[in-house]
Amino acid sequence: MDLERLLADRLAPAFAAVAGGPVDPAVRRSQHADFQSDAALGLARRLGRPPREIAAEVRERASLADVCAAVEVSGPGFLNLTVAGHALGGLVSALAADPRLGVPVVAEPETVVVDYSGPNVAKEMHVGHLRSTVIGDAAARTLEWLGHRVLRANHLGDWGTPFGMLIEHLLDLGEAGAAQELSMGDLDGFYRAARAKFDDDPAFQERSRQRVVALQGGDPATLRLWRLLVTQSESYFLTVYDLLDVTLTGDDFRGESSYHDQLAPTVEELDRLGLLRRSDGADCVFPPGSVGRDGEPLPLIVRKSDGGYGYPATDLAALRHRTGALGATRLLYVVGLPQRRHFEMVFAVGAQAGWLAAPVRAEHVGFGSILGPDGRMLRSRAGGSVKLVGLLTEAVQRATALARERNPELGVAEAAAVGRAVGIGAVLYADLSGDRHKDYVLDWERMLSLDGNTAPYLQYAYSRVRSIFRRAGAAARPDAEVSLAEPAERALAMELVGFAAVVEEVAGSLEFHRLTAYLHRLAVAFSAFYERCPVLRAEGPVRESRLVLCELTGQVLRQGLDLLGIRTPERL
RNA sequence: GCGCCCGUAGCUCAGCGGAUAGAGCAGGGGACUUCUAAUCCCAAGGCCGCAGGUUCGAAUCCUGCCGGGCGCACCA
Repeated sequence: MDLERLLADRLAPAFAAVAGGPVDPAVRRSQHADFQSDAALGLARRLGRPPREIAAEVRERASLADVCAAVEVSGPGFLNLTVAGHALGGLVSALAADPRLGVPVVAEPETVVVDYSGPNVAKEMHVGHLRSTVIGDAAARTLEWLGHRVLRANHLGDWGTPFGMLIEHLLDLGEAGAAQELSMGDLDGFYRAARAKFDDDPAFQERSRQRVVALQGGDPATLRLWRLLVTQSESYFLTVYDLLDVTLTGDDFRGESSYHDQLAPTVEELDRLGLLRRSDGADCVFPPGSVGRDGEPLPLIVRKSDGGYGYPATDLAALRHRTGALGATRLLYVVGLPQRRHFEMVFAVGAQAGWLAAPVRAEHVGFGSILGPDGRMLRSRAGGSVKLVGLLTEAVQRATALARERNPELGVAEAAAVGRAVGIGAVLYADLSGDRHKDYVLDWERMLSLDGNTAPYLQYAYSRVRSIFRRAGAAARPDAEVSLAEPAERALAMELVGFAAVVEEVAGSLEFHRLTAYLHRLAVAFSAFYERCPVLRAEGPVRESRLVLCELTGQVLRQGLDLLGIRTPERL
């Protein structure tokens, strides 16, 4: 049971009695006590009574004796609540006995499609892909742990006009040579070379155009070459996902091409519903609420004037498929904020068409752009893009060197494993620990930093927990009574019981920086506890109690970091 | 022109209507015969972009400015 809710439940009847109607007790954490209730302040005017008097009466009426050690009226009319040590200890004991650490499986599981990562075939993954991949994976992991049915959708850019030139370039290189280049992960080189030829050589340009026609016409030979490109890229992406500890697998590739045969039926249905309008030769839907530069309604172009389908059609077909055939009730699109308007329009059209009707909802889980040092968007054309594997490799190297330096006892293999967990963790954490809506300037040092509010700090706290148990030679006794005499023990316990509320909040908002902030607070509380409260040198019930606190801290850190896709080595 | 996102310590960022605005980094001062010092403790650091408004109370909600970024019909 969440402490905040427990206190609110106890205060609510007292407030209701005093106010003569239901009142939200407005309980929250406090600097002046464990919790405070602010509701008396707001009631003062309505009741025509001084807020302190209201607070005092609520204090008299509320049954808090078994939960609170002190309830005081403070300041202009706050009710300061100090939780009783035994009550807090009891809650900690209950958590220790719960494999889910107080976080229940949802009563009504949903089918959730998480659309994320979505790199482009035959193009290198750069730091810009990091955000979608990392945030999306955290969302998938978190919702899955809560008991939802999560369908990961890797919406690969595997279709469209660029494939004409890519296939022609592949033919120029020869299949064997091209395959080798692609399998080595030099996708940028491949793409740039094709692009350069396309820009400079009119003959190549013409071949490419014809190749696109052949591809879209389903020419078997062309399709075979196209598939070669796709599978080579896919296997490369999987190596990056593996390095990142991302849970996407080969089964999750749902490229744009996979909706190819649903495009025409989707557009036909829009037509049947009377939503289609011809404009400048293109078939469009004009969803309400979107206006363009000229103040005129903005169309979502579902079929271009040349008869081809663009990505709006693909997104609509995917949406229709996901809510229809897949039966999803929640759709997440983990895509950069610049595409916000596009998704607004797609969702609006989906609603008009009836594919998106309550309780089914779609959310654009947008995130800020990564900017260059000049404060402008990092663009691959400008040569400013940073290859993702380069960043990851650097992170692992740095962390491995640090692991060797800090802990010479580690063998070569373990140092490598630690370096990987710490280095990758640092990169993931750097991306997840800030408000995802904000742009940020690509800061190599920041992403690779192993100091401060970073994953390594949390991993270190975890490794300290494990170290205690290695030396203790025994696990914590789950039935041991938890006593909280020391302030540091109390502070730690207070954080531990807050895990469930944070996870539930994050499952809704998908603001993972709230989870990282929580885990950091927990690790700080544990570090202070570790400094001041000896565990192994304590005896009897104190030792038993502290072992429970350690065990629970370790479990929450591990589970919390796991939801973010970050590893927790046994020792650093 | 319209729309969206963002302006908080020197730097990177928390703070989703409440008391004296909090962390980390950098810089200053302390703590290793100790369960790993990848740690801890102390001090210092602020016209919360600006101006109005709502409210008993605003960094937080509303409006208008200023500054930065992004987007606004057949590329994805």
